[in-house]
Amino acid sequence: MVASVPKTERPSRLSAEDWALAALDVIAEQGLAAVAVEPLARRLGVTKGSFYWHFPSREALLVAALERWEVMEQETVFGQLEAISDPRARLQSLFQLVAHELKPHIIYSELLKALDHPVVQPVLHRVSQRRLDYLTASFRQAGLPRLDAQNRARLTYAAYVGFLQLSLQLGQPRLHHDEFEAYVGHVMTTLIPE
Amino acid sequence: MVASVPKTERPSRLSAEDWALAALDVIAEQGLAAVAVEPLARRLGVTKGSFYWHFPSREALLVAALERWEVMEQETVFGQLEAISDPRARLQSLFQLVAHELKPHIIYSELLKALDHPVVQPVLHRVSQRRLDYLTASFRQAGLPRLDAQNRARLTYAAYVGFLQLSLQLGQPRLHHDEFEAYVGHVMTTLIPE
DNA sequence: ACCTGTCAATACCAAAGCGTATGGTGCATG
DNA sequence: CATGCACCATACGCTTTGGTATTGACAGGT
Repeated sequence: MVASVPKTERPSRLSAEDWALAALDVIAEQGLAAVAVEPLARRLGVTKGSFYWHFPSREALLVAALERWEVMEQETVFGQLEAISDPRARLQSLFQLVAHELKPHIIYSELLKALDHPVVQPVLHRVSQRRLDYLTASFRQAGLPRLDAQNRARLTYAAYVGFLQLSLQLGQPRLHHDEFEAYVGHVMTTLIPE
Repeated sequence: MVASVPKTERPSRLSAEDWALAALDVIAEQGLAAVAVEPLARRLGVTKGSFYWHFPSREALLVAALERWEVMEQETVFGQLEAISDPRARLQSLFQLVAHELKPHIIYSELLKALDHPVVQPVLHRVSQRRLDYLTASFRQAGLPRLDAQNRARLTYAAYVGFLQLSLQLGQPRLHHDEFEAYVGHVMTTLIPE
């Protein structure tokens, strides 16, 4: 009789990547502060004796997890927009993309809440800066002069971050489908030039 | 030889309000998670024997502190705007107000990061809803139709929240004085109608 | 069959945090 | 001056968490 674990019949051996992915799951579900070694081990059906073979410390796990997330996020968000050449159409697609795929942004929202942590800060700084630069370039291509493009990008990205926090964390807007579509439309006509 | 405490020569006796105010200071400096009983006691030059006389639990302290903050914030933000009757001028004053007095908003920003906590959630829900309603009414008075006013208020408040997180937590814009003024101007001309 | 490297279980320690119990101060009031 | 209350110190128990050390299971190659 094989002793099978209750949950997802683990592959009986774990790798460092399994731990990193599980950490990202926990971050998305309960935030970065909930990434603790022993609860993670229980979640994976092992004990922390396994963890400290793969990682020297909890910090190292966080670094590995955030590293993975950073490359995944870059592919997800930016990969689908290179095909569109018209800047205004690309901005509209970007808005629609982030509006209708909130799930990949949950981790970003959770990491925003954990910016105290020294490991999180540089990662989010890089990611946010890249996105801001992308927005600035797009607004510039859409016809705005340099300073206006910079400020419009700041405003747009702040609106994105704020909407994430308000909707994901606070559950504040709590909009229905039609209301949400109307909001997205309002945002686009207000922020996309011309 | 009198044994004087190192810090601010405490009044030798504390009240519950002293603890609540100290808790708010810690929230502003290090976040809500840093509000722990023993560190707070050390900060005030006493031990936790004092704390558990004034409060039955840490939760009760958080409730009291947030209660105090909620009334203080209401006076600070809304009190100075009742005099202005013209809605567009009032919106401009509101933008200038929150732009140049970031300090009262630090706690709001920190509480946004602690929305997991059940005590924080209802407080921030009330505060955010009040502000959103205020913005909606102002935009409506400024001439926008109802749905546009709602969406514009959502957009404006999301931009406020996002800018708070980006600048206070991430230090991302890191704008100098002139740049910042230009940004505020851009935001006002973009979001205030007409 | 045996050995070695890989992964995991167990036991253990130290620190931090919440909460309790109890005893001890100072200060006003009678 | 004594009494009592408001406030605080001390000591303790409990739990959670990070981290170490030691041992055990199990595979693949020799």
